[in-house]
Amino acid sequence: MTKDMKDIVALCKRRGFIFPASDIYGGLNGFWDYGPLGTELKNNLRDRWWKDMVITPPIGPDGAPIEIVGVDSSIIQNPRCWEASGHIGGFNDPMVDCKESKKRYRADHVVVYLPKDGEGVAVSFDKDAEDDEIEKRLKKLTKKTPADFETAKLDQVDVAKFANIIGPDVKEAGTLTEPRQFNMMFHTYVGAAAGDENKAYLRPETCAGIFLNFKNVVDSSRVKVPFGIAQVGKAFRNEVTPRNFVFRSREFEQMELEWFCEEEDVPMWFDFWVEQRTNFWLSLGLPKSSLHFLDVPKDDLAHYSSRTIDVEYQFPFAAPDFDELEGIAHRGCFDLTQHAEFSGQKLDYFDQPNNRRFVPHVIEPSTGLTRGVLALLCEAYTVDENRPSGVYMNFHPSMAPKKAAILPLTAKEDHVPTAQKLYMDLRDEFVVDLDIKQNIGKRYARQDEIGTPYCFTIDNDTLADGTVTVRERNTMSQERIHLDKVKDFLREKIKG
RNA sequence: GCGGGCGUAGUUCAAUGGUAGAACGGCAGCCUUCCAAGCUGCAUACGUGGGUUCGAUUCCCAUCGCCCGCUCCA
Repeated sequence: MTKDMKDIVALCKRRGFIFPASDIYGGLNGFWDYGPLGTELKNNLRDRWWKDMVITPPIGPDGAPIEIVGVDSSIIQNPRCWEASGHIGGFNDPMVDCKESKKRYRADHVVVYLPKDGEGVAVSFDKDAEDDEIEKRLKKLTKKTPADFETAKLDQVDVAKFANIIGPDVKEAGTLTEPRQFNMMFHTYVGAAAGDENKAYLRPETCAGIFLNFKNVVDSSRVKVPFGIAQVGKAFRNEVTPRNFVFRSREFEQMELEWFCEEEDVPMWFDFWVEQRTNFWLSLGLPKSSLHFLDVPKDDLAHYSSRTIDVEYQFPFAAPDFDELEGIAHRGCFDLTQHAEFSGQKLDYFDQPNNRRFVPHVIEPSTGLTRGVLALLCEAYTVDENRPSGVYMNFHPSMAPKKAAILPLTAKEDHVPTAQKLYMDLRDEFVVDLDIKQNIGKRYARQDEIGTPYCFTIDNDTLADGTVTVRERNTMSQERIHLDKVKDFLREKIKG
């Protein structure tokens, strides 16, 4: 039985994991709200990441625990920051639409052949067009040869000439629209007066806030290279096409680590982090067979990166392909160098024992928290026609929004007070549900659908001998354990 | 942003130019000693705004949203 996104989205809404943002107003494209269970799930994933990074970071290759500290930086920073990072200069790609072919092109990806003598039409091509293909098409459309033309990228061509240009996929001139700017960054204005002088941006990624605080952290927290700075937070991108539920949304959450090390140690740490991050996802229940590692081809690398490995997950909407869950990028010393230049501040690191200064290189494991939540949801969704609910959420117990439900077998007699007592006892340590209403099968089914791994049922035997039934979600099997053992049982099962 | 499809209870669906039904779910109650049983009752929908019409959920337009393809994805 294949997993269908429609069913997963419906369950998420039905049970309170994820709702469309502004639902009562008809929603807003690219924005989602997390409901009671979705928030628990997201917090679980976030807390686990934070614990693994900052509280109990991994043991390094030399056998000693590595050092990572956390920050929580502002979403809005000085706009100069985005000039330094390349987001303002590099990501304002002008786009051109063709009214005839209905295609859209990046203006700098279209090459225009302009007649040298200024007579006749100009012809445009995709930048990857083959030479013989160009020659053939030029001959057909203009009866001239490539030598009769000079070339320019479309973004360099005066808009006034567009009427005379034949688009890459059509036969007549004048179908290209004027270039439109596509800025992926949301902007806003700081202060009461809205004007260009106080224009600011919502961060398109959280990592900049880490680099901006590099000096502050080094000066204030006694860290020594190699070390890491971690951050979890919201980021915003004005995606052209938000798609696939929360996979590509315009407001999302990232969990990013910037690992600062010496250049010569980069290969070692790169491998280290790929392994660490892989183990992270495996330990949360994503099977190896659903993960894929993509060594990003050089042409596709971001402007700052010399190597990136994407950890991809087989989301249902991508299957049989995979889509990016996490990127582990070698960012070199690009960011610190850029920010040092734009800010005029020294952002190098002084290695006191060796008496030398250098700009650390950076390995960045960067993952989407909200994408991680989606992966957990998709992985957990399990169709099972042999159970009343027809479906259950097979969350790893450590990720499950509710760790257990306490169910008095009947709403009468003495089952309820005993259940209430157990509930009060457990809720100090675990997120648990107490459900008294309706028959037991209905309640088991309800817990299955929200992925609660264990149900503790109180019956007459509980009153007699102090044991409860533990009902296990995946197998629906039951065993009896003593009330005194319930906490230890849960602790043991939930351990990550 | 373009092209195509779609929009009816929480979910999944049905019907209709004369203002809508079901199933499941939810809630309340009865019943129940372990998997949505049974019984009773209750609540909840034509995405939004215009237009045509005596009358629109139905036809038209716009808008918002969802799905597919293109484009984009730091």
